[in-house]
Amino acid sequence: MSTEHQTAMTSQTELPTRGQSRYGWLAAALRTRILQGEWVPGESIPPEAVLARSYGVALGTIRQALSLLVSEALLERRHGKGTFVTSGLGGASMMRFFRFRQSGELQTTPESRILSRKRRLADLDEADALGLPAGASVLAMERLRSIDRKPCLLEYLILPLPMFDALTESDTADWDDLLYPMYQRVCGVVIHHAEDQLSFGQLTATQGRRLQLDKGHPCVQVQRRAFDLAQRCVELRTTLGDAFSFEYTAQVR
Amino acid sequence: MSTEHQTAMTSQTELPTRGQSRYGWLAAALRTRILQGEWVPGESIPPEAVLARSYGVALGTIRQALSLLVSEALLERRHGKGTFVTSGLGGASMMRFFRFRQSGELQTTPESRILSRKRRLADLDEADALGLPAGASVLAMERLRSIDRKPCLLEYLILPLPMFDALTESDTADWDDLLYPMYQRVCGVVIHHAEDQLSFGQLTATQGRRLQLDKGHPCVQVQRRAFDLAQRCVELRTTLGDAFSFEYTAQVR
DNA sequence: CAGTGGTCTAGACCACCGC
DNA sequence: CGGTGGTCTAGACCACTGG
Repeated sequence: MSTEHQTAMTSQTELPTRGQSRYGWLAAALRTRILQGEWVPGESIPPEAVLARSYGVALGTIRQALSLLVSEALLERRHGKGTFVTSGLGGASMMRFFRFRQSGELQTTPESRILSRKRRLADLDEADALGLPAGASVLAMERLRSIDRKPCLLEYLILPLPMFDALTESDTADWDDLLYPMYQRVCGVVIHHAEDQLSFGQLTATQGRRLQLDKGHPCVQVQRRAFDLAQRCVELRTTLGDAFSFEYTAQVR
Repeated sequence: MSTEHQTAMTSQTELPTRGQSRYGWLAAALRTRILQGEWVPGESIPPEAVLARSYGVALGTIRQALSLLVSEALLERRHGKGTFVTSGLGGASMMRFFRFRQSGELQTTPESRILSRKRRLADLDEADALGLPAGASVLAMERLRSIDRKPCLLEYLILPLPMFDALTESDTADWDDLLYPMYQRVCGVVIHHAEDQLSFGQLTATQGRRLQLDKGHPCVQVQRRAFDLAQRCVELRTTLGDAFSFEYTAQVR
């Protein structure tokens, strides 16, 4: 850990006199330090005044750099407390796409059960999406999510190995209902953002059985690619749910 | 502090010494002037230096106020040219929700045809959504959108009167394929943003006929509420399209 | 070229937080 | 209380746009 007061810029690549703005350069420098793990997710980075002094720039300039990283969701500011490295997505719940009626009132996290888990070779699409070499191994899982004991979502997950090795052996009955916080705790992987692609389809007989619906029942399919802080895709997920429970709101700006 | 010689030249309401920040107050003042039409959408407001002098604040402060309005999409900055009042949404195309195969390659704007148009009283939901008094009049229309002569989207539109009076008489065959720019040109209404609510359903016999699909065919329904610069809801729209053509990408941050 | 927004500085003071 | 980020100032100079 170290608060070595090296005169920061010395070993650095030089401040930019051309091309990029100074705060852009500073943002890049800080981004690198964050991705290299110099500061742990959830912890604070040095105060603005310290950074400004160590880089030899004015306060306003370092603040502009930090603002960039905040808008990238790499940092969060807390007035009076400090500037913190993001701890990533919490639930990123699929529930935002569906409205399942519950006995209770408000949205709760569905219970989660792993139906199957096996190690296998990635197919071409998976390897491509995950940026893996041909013939790489992945962990493939099937997961059922339920509310009040009633199945509502069926998921297929693909995780790259060895990054998620820690999940290949542990008892799935002990797993959390939310995966992303568990990824971080168990594997040190922070999910920073994700991209969901929605489409419409119909359940196969097997899928119908899992969800207690008929074969051919209309369903909404959500194909998610989730990324870590370094923008690497580290999870593929396909989620199926009853189309008649689908309800999603999008803003147009 | 504030040995400051405040006093913005005009009859403004006093600079805030309480509660709000200076730039927040300035943003509100400018927002009001924009909504009152002091500057026309698409035109530029006075330069930052002029605004700063006229309000008796530093450049950085006025810039912070302008940044707020930019983030609200009320203003757009253009380096070297000026700061402009937004001209609102252009297409806001429903095509972002659907993938219809076309003879050509790229996304073009579908041709548009008005199937019916009539003036009637708003029902309770409509009046509520549009902020109209009970018994107010609206313009109700049915609209079919096609690509390469093939119907793909069926829309039901509700517009408040007398705001859209200018659309009650003109020949619908002369209308543009994009409504929002026409709203602005013909009625002076700028569409600033919208909220789309997606759900799943099945076509009625009549809807199926319009879209050349079977009764009961799966469809995606988009219910849109569109707002003007003053955040008033000024259009209700329900769009139906083939569920098998549905494809939408959402970002999770 | 003159006029615009964009970057940067070196300060000052304010508002919030936790001890 | 000391330490943090947030606001604000009054300048200087840079970079882009258009005539």
